[in-house]
Amino acid sequence: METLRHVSRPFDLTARQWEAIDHLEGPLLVLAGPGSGKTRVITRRIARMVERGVDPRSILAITFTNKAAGEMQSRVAELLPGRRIWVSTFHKFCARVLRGRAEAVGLAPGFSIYDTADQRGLVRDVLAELEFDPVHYPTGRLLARIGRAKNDLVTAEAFGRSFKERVGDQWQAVTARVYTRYQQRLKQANAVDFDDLLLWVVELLEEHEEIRDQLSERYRYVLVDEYQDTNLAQYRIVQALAAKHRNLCVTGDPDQSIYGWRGARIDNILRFERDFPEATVVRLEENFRSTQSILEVADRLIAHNVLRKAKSLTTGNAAGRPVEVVRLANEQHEARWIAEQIAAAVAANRRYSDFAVFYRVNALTRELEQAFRRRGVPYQVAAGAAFYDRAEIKDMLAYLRLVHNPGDRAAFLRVVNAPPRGIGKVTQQRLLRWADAAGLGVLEAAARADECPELKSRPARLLQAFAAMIEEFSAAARGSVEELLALVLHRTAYGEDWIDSESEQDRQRLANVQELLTAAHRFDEEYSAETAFDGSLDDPARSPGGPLEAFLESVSLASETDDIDESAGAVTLMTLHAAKGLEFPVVFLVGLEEGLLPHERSMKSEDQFREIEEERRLLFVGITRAKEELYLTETDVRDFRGRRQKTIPSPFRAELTAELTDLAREAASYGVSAGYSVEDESQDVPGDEHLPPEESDREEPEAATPHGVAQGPGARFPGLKTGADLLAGKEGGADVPRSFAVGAIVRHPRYGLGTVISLGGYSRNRSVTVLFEEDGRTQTFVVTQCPLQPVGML
DNA sequence: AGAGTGTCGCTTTTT
DNA sequence: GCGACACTCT
Repeated sequence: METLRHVSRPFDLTARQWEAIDHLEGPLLVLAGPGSGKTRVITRRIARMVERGVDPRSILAITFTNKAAGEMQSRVAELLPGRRIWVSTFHKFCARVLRGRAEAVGLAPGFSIYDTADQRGLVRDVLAELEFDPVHYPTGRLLARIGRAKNDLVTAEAFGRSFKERVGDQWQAVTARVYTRYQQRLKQANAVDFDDLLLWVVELLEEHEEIRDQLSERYRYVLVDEYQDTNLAQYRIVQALAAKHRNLCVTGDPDQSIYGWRGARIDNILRFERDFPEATVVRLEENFRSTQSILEVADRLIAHNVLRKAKSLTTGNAAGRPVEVVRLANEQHEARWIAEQIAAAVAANRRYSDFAVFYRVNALTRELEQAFRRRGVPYQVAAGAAFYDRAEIKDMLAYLRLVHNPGDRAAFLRVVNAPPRGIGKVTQQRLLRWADAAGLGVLEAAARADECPELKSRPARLLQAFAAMIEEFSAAARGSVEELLALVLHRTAYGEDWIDSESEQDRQRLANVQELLTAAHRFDEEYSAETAFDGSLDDPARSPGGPLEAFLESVSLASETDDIDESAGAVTLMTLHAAKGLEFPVVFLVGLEEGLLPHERSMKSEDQFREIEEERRLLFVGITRAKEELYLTETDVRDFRGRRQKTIPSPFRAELTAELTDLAREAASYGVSAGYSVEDESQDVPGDEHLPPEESDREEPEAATPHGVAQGPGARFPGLKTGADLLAGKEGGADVPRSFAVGAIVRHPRYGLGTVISLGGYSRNRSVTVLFEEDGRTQTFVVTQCPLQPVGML
């Protein structure tokens, strides 16, 4: 096996890096500080393993995101031309493993992977079935609880049991019942959600010895990146795979664990040496990214965390410019100051793409974007309006899903009447009820709709026609995905109405569908180019289910977040979470304030100690993204959720040992006179005058609240009530208040001022038709149900 | 069948 | 103060 006997350390690697790279057998923990060349170490190590005779097919490298997987794959490919390593995400790996053995857990191989929208729809159905009020028990909340349980490997049965054992609250009781039914429905539809992919594989590995042996034999070398982000299910999968051969290499940095809230267990990496007492531990503490100043700030900050493996960061880089904490009057000034710094630096020597602005919550982008637009600073916001989330794309994919998995209820409901073909809600419900009673899959039920006693002949015929059409698609399902899609588009006449449409939205939709066809085309080409099929069940290159299954899997497990373009020539705006793994020459970190960073939720939490440590790590991640310059900002006052509040400095600020530059009271070009007051706010700042009026945020009089005191909605116009308020005060609702006579001036919170031009109905059903000043539009409201406020008479 | 409205609640996000 | 989501009327 040892083909290259004694290889001395290449000049471009440190001794520590080489130690990790040259390690072959047995458990290895690589604690990699920020900027320590971790990816490089992993890829070089894989290459080195292959050089030393390890069969590439026995190596399994797992990451969290597709982006990371792709990056790693291509970097290994550079080092090993012509060889192929399977780098996969946890979910993709699990999907592949589960495909071949679905029966073992009671699924069929063609199972669908439900996305968030499908999950929501399913929970909504379950709530209706169990007769729980969806307003009281919002789908999102329930799914969050179910998801949390799944992350902790708590099955529906276990959830119900633990609830009975303790004294549970109503919420838990409801969750237990919804969870149980939800799982039954998934199975019935031959579907899994994202979490199930992991859960089922845990079950496969832990309950089926032969499967565990087979897989751990196949994957003799397992590598897991970002190990600090693994949740319990992922941990158990890794343990099971590596239990026998113990060739497990995990890399990560506990100080960059920022996903505790979605089930990640920092403990997994902290206890690695207990799980594998014979482990080799390599600490990569030398940083090649940041200046000394930046690194020192990061190091001091993170030293305040208690639940931590001690690690000290060093760098041979220059000291660089000192890190600054800059205090501004408010968020407008903050944004403007940043925009100006960037504009000035670009005028001198920087490029826009050298800059990034990080924030804790997405809501903080607004002011930044506005300031950048005003200054003419190009920017991109890293937040994906995902391609695959678009309705027309989901519809198309739902057709494909239904073709592949005739039991896929979510897909069926999505497309059975899209485009409209006269199969309404009632028909759908009757069919589903009958299908459930008869134990039929959705599509089969549709095909036999004539047997359903509740359905009249026309709806039954329509359903059968639909089923026949899907059947026809199935015949084309083993070939090219693009052709199948084209057939679906043609036969369903989907999107035909958009072709001659004037509306921009329709054009966009059409373009999206076109884009999907292109994506399918690309996929077909790649799929047929794959030749390395080794015939085994888990061959990463080939899905046993053919091209359609592979295509569906790749789109279900892909998200279009990979759209941060480094070469875009623009400043990048993103959350601190999104910043992990990236680096920029100059970083601005906005809103270093209590409530924002640490976020108020973390301080209010039961587990606040742990959560505040995670917030500190989040700040640590942000700081260590900066290569040359770092500025953190805080403000005197900040508007948030409509409230204007004096801020409290972040407790982290004192831990930073950075210079404080107070610009809050300075009358600089972005600033106004000292001391805060609303009047100052409304004063125009140079550069604002030329702006169109809509750029000014203050079109509504009530938006400018005197003295910054937040007021409740009722107090906005003292003495004024809405029509609904007025009627609510009177038993039985007497008659319409006189203020709603024809000619009355009324205000609507959305449409502004208007005049009542006619009245209709009586008492509770009284309606008014209002002509609005702004756009001249007419609108009819039921007085008792609208927020119209009488303002006066004509 | 689709739009419009009222209600709620409000980190972070991948798969 | 705004947006998402669920219900209800046109």
